[in-house]
This record gives sequence, C-alpha cells and structure tokens, in this order.
Amino acid sequence: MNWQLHPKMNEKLYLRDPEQSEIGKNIIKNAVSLVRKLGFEVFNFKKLAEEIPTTEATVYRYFENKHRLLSYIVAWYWHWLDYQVMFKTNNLPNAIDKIKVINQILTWQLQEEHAVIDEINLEDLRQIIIYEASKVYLTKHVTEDNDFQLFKPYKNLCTRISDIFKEYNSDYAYSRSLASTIVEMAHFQDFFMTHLPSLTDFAETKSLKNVNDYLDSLVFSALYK
Amino acid sequence: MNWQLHPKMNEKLYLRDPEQSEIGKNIIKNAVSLVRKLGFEVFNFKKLAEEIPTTEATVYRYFENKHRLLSYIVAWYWHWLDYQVMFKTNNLPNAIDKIKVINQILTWQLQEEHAVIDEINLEDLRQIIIYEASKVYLTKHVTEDNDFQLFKPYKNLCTRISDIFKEYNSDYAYSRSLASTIVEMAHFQDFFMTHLPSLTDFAETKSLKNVNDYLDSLVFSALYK
DNA sequence: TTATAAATAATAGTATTACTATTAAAAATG
DNA sequence: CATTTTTAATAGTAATACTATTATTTATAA
Repeated sequence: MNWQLHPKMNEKLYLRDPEQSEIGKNIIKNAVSLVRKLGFEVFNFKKLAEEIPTTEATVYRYFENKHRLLSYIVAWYWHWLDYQVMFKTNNLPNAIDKIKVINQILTWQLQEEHAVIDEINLEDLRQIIIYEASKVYLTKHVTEDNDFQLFKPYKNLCTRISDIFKEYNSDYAYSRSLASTIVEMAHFQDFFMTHLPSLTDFAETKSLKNVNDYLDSLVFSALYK
Repeated sequence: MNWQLHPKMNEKLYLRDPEQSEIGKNIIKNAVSLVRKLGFEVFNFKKLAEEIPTTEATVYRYFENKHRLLSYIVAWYWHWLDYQVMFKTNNLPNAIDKIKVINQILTWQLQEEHAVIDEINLEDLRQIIIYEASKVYLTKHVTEDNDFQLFKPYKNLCTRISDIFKEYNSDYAYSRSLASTIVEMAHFQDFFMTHLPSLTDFAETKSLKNVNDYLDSLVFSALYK
C-alpha cells in the first residue's frame, strides 16, 4: 500500500515531483481549486500560474501539459480512495459490512465536510473526479498512457473492491465489471442527480444517501447466492 | 416518435440544418468518420473542411463550434438507438424478452456489420459514443445545454428502458437509475474490455456477448421480485 | 564561506486553434 | 431574369499551448 504521508505517485505523471517543493505543492493545490472552478477545458497553465503566483514556464517544468496534470490529480484521488477502502474495511468481520462501507465511501457518506489533506480540498477533488476523471482515459492515447501504468491506482481500487465481492460470493462471474460499474456509477449518478435528474430516481431529495441505497441494492442483488 | 427518414433534430443543435443540403450532409458524414479517426480533441473544423472539401467558414455557418457538432452527432445516435429499442421491442409478448432485446441492442448483438444509414457509418458512430459521448454533458455549461433540451434523446431512451423495467417489476425503486446504468455500462465495459481489460471479466475473449450476459445478469437480479 | 549547480522569474516568441470578416462567384428561388 | 442565399477564397484576430532565453534567487557541497 503506497500511502504514508502522501501516496507514491507514478513518476511518468510529472517532469519534476511536485511533492518535493513548495511551489510544486502549490501547483497541485491551486490546480485542484481552479479545475473545480473553471472546468478542465477552460483551465490552463497561464491562469494556474497567476493563481499561485508563479510563471507559466515554471508550471511547465513540473508537468508536460494540462492533461498530465489532470492525470496526476485523478490518480492521487484513486490512491486516496483505495487507501480509504483498505483502511475502513480492515478488520471488519464479514464481507457484507465491507461492501456496505465501500458504497458509503464511494457516495461520500463517511466523509467529514471541508476535509483537507496535503492541502488538497477533498470536496473539490471529488467534483473534479465526477466531471473530469473519464477524460483522463477517453483519449486516443489511452494505450500509451496505460503502458506507463498511469491507471494503476484506479485498477488497484477496482481490484480491491472486486476481491471483496469475491469474498462475499466466490461463484460470481462478474466481480471486476461490477466493481468498475459501482465506482463509475457512484460518480455518474451523483452528476445525473444534480444536472439531469430524470436519469435517476433521486430527483426529489437529491441526496447521496439515495445513491448509496441504489448501489447497495444493485450489488447485493447481483451477488445474491 | 421522431424518426421518419431521419430523426427530427433539436434546432438549437445547429445554425443551419445539415439535413437540408448536400454540403450539410457531407459535414455530418465526414465529421463522423474524422472524429472516429482522430478523436474529438484533435479533430477540428479546418481538417473537416479539407475532407469534404469545403472551407472552414462554411462549416461554421452550419455549427457554432465543434462541441455543438459533437452534440448533434451524439443526439442523432440516441435518437437512432431509441428508435431501435422502440421498434425491436414492439409486439414482444413480455417484459423479459423486451429487456433481453434492449441489452442485445446496447451491446450491438443485433447489428449487421458495416451498416450505414443516412450515409453515416454506424460502427464509427458507436465508437464515437464510447469515446466522446460523456464529453457532451461533462461540461460547466451542462445546465444551459440541458435547458435547450439537447439531452432529450438520451433521456427519452432511458425513460423507454425504465418503463420496460417497470413493466417487469412495478415495485422496483430504481428503474431510471438502472436504465442509465446499463446504457452507460454497455459502452464503458466495451471501452474497458478493449483498453483496460483488468477492469472487466472479459479480458480473454474480448467479446461483446460477455457484456451482454453481464448486463442481463445485472438487470434481472436487480429486478428480481 | 565560497563555488557550483539548480530553480525560478521575467520576458519574449512561435505554431496552432478557434473563430470572425470580407468579397466575389455560384447556386437556388420567386 | 432578378434577387437572395450560399459557398469559396482569402485574410485576419485573439487565445491557447507550448518553447526559449537570460538574469536572479535559492539550495547544496567542497
């Protein structure tokens, strides 16, 4: 498990490790709040440099381009989420409880508000995941990026969840697909609930608790023996 | 149902109706093949104009920008898919069969190869949906776009599927969310299977039949009374 | 402490993108 | 045939996504 003070990030994600300098940490911190605020398409290194403040050229010495910076941020989140799942399911007596905790984590039910870690605002970060995470892999260069192992933290998370599904029902044939389904749907249903509510059954209350209940229902019926 | 010879598209999607001229139809046809080939980020109106061939300025008289053109193409697909579901589930005696047909349609099991309609290559179109469809709504202007009803065809499709789920089990509380889940997952699991196979259980055969089986299993277990 | 190297700030510049404007020629329409 | 609309050809602009240069500051190590 690569989580001590902060996760061990894949070196291909950056040109210069942003954890190793103040300006590097400020790049990450401000990138998270600015991508959240502007959206990834409108966000750029010039605006980021103004926020920090530093120069565009300095940001470019840390990250090749804004897509790699987004990949870094998204990977950081999956690392963190994987750690949450590992930590909070650890020592639970049975798979049922573990699965319930997973769905609570995914739907932010265990998250204190305004939580900040390594100066990164986790609420901003989750919103970035909802809006931008899929853009990291939905590209024509997904194969090269995958060869660099850039999606490893996401895969690790899904594997961890999948293993717990297997623990609950070792005969179930689709534990990996079910894991990626619930991770994606935790975020998608949140987005739909907020912006396109008729695509969900949560239009009235718009509460993540409903998404949690939906995921529980989906997973336990699928895994039912 | 808005499908005669071709669907009645939302007028907000274009500046000038591409169905009404040869050059307009060529814009759509070539946009589909070029977005498929280059990916949406690399695709632009200059390259599209070269393909047709016409000028960049002419393309801009049909579509405000490339995002709107993508929205048009994606909406066209959802229209078409909704029509497929309507047509192919029509007159089926029971909801079970209808649901099976839906999952077959979503996973391309009923699709003849190299099918072309309105000069649009459907195989290219499906790949565009897989790679690019979510980018249409994952923006900061999703609310305005939604106010223009740009996502109506997608909602119509999900509503149609959701109604069939309700027909199968009227007590089920999450029929809308389940509908958006299977539509998204039909495409996501296809992408994962191809590019990030460890996120699925289909790494060996990489066949859409497996995705079909997974969706059947997911839906019928969720709806089981 | 000083020498050396590395990082940053300040500035400038380039290629490409995403458009807008202009005008003449061609096509459609009445 | 006259009028309007559309297209082609061309040019141009503002913004974006970088790269390069050099002086200054900061970190390190001898």
